[in-house]
Amino acid sequence: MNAAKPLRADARRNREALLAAAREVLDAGDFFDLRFDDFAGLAGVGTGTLYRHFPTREALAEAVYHEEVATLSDRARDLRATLPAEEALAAFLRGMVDHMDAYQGLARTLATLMATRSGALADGGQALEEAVGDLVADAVRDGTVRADVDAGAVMMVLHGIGAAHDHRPDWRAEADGVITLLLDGLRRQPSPKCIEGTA
Amino acid sequence: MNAAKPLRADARRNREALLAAAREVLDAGDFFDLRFDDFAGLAGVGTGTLYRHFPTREALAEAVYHEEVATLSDRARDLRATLPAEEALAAFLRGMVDHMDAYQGLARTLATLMATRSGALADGGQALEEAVGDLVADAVRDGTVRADVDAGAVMMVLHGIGAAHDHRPDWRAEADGVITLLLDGLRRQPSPKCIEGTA
DNA sequence: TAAAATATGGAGATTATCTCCATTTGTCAA
DNA sequence: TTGACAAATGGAGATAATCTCCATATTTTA
Repeated sequence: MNAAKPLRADARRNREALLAAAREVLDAGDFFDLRFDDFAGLAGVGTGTLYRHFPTREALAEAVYHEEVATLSDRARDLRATLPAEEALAAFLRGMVDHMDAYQGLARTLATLMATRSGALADGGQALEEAVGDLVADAVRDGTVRADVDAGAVMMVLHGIGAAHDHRPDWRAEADGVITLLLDGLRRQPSPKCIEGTA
Repeated sequence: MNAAKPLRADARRNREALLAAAREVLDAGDFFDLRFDDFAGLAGVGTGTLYRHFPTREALAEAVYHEEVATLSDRARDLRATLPAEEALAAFLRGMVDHMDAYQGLARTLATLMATRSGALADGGQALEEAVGDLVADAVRDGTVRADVDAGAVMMVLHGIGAAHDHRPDWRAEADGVITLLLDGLRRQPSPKCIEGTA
């Protein structure tokens, strides 16, 4: 991914410091209350260094988000390996909501990245989307989930949940409701009628 | 709603000019490429006037969005009056996607307002939510839609679709997919089993 | 260990946002 | 009408955020 240039020792150190500071601020929910330059001070580096490593606020958020997404992608892989496809998908989606609820950082970041024009969500978003795509594909393959809807739709819903985080007082309940709707909507074929309920 | 003070003639004129300019820019998709002060120039008023009428960029977007939402709410009312509840809901949601596709202004604005922290979506959002709430309530009442999921969930999904507008190359197809999923998820009761399908 | 390559900090340039008030415009009562 | 009062205006400049630049410092390499 970033094997371009090996990055000098002090550079890596500073980058880490910046990321650590940003993560803290992000978790505290103050990400937008700070001047961008302040992240430099917080990390004990100069503003030049800040800008060299992360040209924009969004880039910084993206970088923090990256690790978080890696964790979630791993989780998706685990679930895929240990549960029936449909349950894995359900568990993953519910887990996303839990995660956003617990550390609002991710939710907020999703919102930020989405709000930013520019094709953000670059890396992290793609990794997440891939993970979701795999989960859905599994479930389609074993016939528990309809085949006529793209995983992209699921991503869009996830984005919506994240973006709404700070704006809806009853977020948690609504988010759970959305996942329920989504899972029920995904189940079985698009055709109406009725087949013996499996569960 | 805003019967507080009658607003002087020139004030109303300037406000309209500002709104007109903003609408144009919004429709062209340049809303974020402009300095906020530039809206004043575009409307032929001073910056002071701009700030007096719309203290922030978001307030301006909200005001433009307001009329658009009024139109949509009217549409919801019409549909409610002329179609069976479930069809009305479906038609409305599909119509929202059409609308966002045709004039990206609404989609973009939804995204903006959502991105803004502060309890934005103040008026317009509430009106829209009410319209959706009524549509859902009707459908619940006549038994075609499950009763265990709040209309807020539908709003969240709508927000997600709007927010994703600029970020997903295949937006239209995914948005349609989301609506399909949503409608199927909403149909009938949460409990499994099976009741004679009405349609 | 010295030269080359890389990275640093932070002072200021640049750009965007917002405030203030002397002046203009509109309203209303007489 | 008109005069007096209130409401609104515009835009110069204060304030604040973002970003650039480069003389200096650190790391790597040979």
